[in-house]
Amino acid sequence: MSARSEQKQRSRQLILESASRLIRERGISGAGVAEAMKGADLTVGGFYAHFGSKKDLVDEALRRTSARLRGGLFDDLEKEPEAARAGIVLQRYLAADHRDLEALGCPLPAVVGEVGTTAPQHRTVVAEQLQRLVEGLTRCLPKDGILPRRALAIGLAALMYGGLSLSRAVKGTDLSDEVLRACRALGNAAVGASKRERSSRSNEA
Amino acid sequence: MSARSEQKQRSRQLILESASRLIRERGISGAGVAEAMKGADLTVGGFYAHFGSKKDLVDEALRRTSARLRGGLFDDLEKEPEAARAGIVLQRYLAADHRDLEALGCPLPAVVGEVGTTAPQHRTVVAEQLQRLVEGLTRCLPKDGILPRRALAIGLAALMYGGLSLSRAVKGTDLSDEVLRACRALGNAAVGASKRERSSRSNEA
DNA sequence: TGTACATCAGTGAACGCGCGTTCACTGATGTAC
DNA sequence: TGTACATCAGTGAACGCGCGTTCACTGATGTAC
Repeated sequence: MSARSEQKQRSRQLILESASRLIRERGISGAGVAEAMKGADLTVGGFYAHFGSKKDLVDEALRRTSARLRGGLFDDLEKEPEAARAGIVLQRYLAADHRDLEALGCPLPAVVGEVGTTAPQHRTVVAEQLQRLVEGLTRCLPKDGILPRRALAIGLAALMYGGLSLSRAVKGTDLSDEVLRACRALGNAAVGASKRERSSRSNEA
Repeated sequence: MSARSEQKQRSRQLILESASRLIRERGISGAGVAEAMKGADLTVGGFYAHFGSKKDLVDEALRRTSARLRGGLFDDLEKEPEAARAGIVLQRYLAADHRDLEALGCPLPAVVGEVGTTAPQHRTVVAEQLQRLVEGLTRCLPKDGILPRRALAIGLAALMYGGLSLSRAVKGTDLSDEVLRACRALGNAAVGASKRERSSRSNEA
């Protein structure tokens, strides 16, 4: 590969990283093409040599940030006892740090509302990435819950996304930390209570 | 009151209703002042005779739509057995109709993401209204859960908001209905399992 | 190795568009006598 | 009751601004001989 095209690839990566940060901090409509280029030390005009449209940039940034989120969320779980895994994931996602470091975390809080209202063109990517998150969660769950593992995984995904989003929306108020705590507790109760329920049933039998 | 000021009040209400629809359909930044006025059969220029700024309009619309949401959500619950109330609320909120009729439902899915990113000026109103929703939910819960009622109520609020938002974001895919079902199931399990848990504990004692 | 030409990543100004807000104006309603 | 004037809800054009996208251009890199 020529030095020129290597340089181009490097620029492309810088644009993607810059856009990934911006999108998570300001949402899709708040992430301007000019500013994304500036974050990569480039000027607006060159953008269309790298991406066909802003939509393409956003889709690719969402795939990338979602993959990295899953990487962090499900990292190092094999060495933990199966019963503790879901709790660790909840702890990692519904954390004050995750709430406060918007630019580094999950892209869902910044984009889901827009995708539901004014940005339906990103529906497919969001559905794909949500599906993958759910699959990852499913693998963290014990097999003996009251709810089927997939249903519980979907519910936990909604609880995690919803809790983090609400916590950010009311950031600075007492409610903000309270939301994180309550969602972790509800998540743990749902995962844990299922097992206890099963054992209490076998006690009854 | 003069006929003129009565007419002005009527216009104000029409603007608020139009804006309330628009905000829920397109979010804060998607709800333009000009279009909100058009929906009330008025023109842009007259707007500032009714509201000090777009912010004031949005805040008042959010208070109004949140109050109406609570009205519908908690209506007619007294005549239901206490143990069934939370389930009914979950059923009402996490419904396909609620997902599909954006203009009539909960304002949170359309605005929470923006408030967390580019519209922090609406944080106070959102915190207030979320607080009231949580209080309403708390009153629907039995007193004997594993989680304190308030924690469970907050978790359920996050689950409801999160589930509805995700369901809308992936609308049209199979996941969309699945999210609603799974979140209802998780909510019911959390409310119900708590009670069973308590009774299984007393069985053990 | 040196020269002439082609390529193309990136620049910077311009485009059309929609936004929130301002403002001079209109004309029906309200008030004073 | 009638007339003259004041008020003010609503109009419609204009403002400055930021957006995504386009385009003529530049100059360093790559290719052909």
